[in-house]
Amino acid sequence: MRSASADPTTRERIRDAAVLRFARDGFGASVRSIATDAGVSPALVIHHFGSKDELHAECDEAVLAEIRKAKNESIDELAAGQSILHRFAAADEYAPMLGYVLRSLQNGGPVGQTFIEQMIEDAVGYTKHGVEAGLVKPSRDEPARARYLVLSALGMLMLEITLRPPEDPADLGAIVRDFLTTSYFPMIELYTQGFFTTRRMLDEYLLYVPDPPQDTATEPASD
Amino acid sequence: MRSASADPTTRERIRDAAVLRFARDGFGASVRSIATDAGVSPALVIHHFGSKDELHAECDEAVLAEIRKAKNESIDELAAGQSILHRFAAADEYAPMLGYVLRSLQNGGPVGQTFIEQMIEDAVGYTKHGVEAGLVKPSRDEPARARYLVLSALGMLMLEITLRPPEDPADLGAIVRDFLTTSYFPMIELYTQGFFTTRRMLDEYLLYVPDPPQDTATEPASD
DNA sequence: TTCAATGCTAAACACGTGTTCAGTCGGAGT
DNA sequence: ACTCCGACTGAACACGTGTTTAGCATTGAA
Repeated sequence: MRSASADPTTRERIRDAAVLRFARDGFGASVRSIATDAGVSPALVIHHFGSKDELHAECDEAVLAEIRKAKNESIDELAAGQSILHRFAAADEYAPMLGYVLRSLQNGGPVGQTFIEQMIEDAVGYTKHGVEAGLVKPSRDEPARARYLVLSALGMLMLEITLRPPEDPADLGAIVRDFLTTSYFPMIELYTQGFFTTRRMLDEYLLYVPDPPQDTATEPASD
Repeated sequence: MRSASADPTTRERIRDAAVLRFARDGFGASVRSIATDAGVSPALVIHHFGSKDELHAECDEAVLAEIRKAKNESIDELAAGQSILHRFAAADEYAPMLGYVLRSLQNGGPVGQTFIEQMIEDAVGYTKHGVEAGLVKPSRDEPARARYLVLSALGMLMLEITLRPPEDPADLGAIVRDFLTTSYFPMIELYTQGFFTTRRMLDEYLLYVPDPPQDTATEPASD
């Protein structure tokens, strides 16, 4: 996306315009609208990228590269347990990328896939740290828990944005920040005190299904 | 949808075909494909419904009506704390409806909206019962919790299905059942034992934000 | 029998889409 | 000066879309 140089290639300008339009309008956005945004003829878009699908693919790559870069640039914060989502929501410059990722999540595209996989991977690391530091309770199935936490958070965000889409997509950062703050309390409460008063449900499940997949199932003492 | 009579009107046949196609292919499904499914000419679809948008609207109504019916028919089970989701996943006959709802969730349509609102409303009732029965811990903000639980569960399901769409949409029931069972363990574990070992995060939040919106904030004794 | 209405269709229309084609412009290389 | 080549465009093409139109049957009423 926005390349470092102040005078980007026409090709880059087209790609950036495409990322933005895809983020705003979804991947159904027309080549013509992208061309107009880039101040260029539709034919030139095809001339440079061959087809709309290839343009889409290059946008995917560009966004993934940008994500990698953003993660590397903020390793410190991320190590502190903040998810990449907070990082993206923090600065409005990430709004297009964030929108693009959410669209890709919504359409089952590869960007969404790998984004989720990465977040799950990260979450496994965070919880591991948390457990070792004694801040987080161990789980009988850490990967399953990490997956559950990521999918529920991301899915919830997606739902929220789909149901109440931002009028101006530039506000996406603000909306995500809003989401993070309003969902923060019920989440923290649930994470802290749980939901049930009894262990009945869990015990019944453990009785019924002897043990979840033996991944990291080191059978931790039940607190 | 599948009307009670064994010999449905052509109009109903078209509507049912539309619900199915919309569920399978999303609301971008062409009038022609729907017409073919119903064994009818595209012109007849317009003749009966006026336009594709009106057809869409009538499908929405039909699905919402079906949902209401299904809920009324299974009040007993629902009172037991099972969500409507379990009910729909239980019988494959609900697969089209389920698919339609998920599509509507994905596209921010009115069906998705009201479906979610209803589920939240129900969840408030369930948790209230649970709290009174001593099975569920009270929350400082019950509506926020109910909303959180519903949105996270539904969003997660949506993500899952979007990322790994069923080959044969008729299997949707099976897939949802699968989802419910695999996500059951981490959910129950989280709900039972929580996530954090300390109350620090929650206490810090409560210190920072004196009190969440005074809805049902009856300031329950912190267990 | 005649008339009107209804269910229905084949064909076309208007439009938006991705893409192609022929050709113009401008600058670098020889 | 000449050529070549890439960036770039306007116009068109092929196609898929929702919708319209004209007309065909069939049915029930007058």
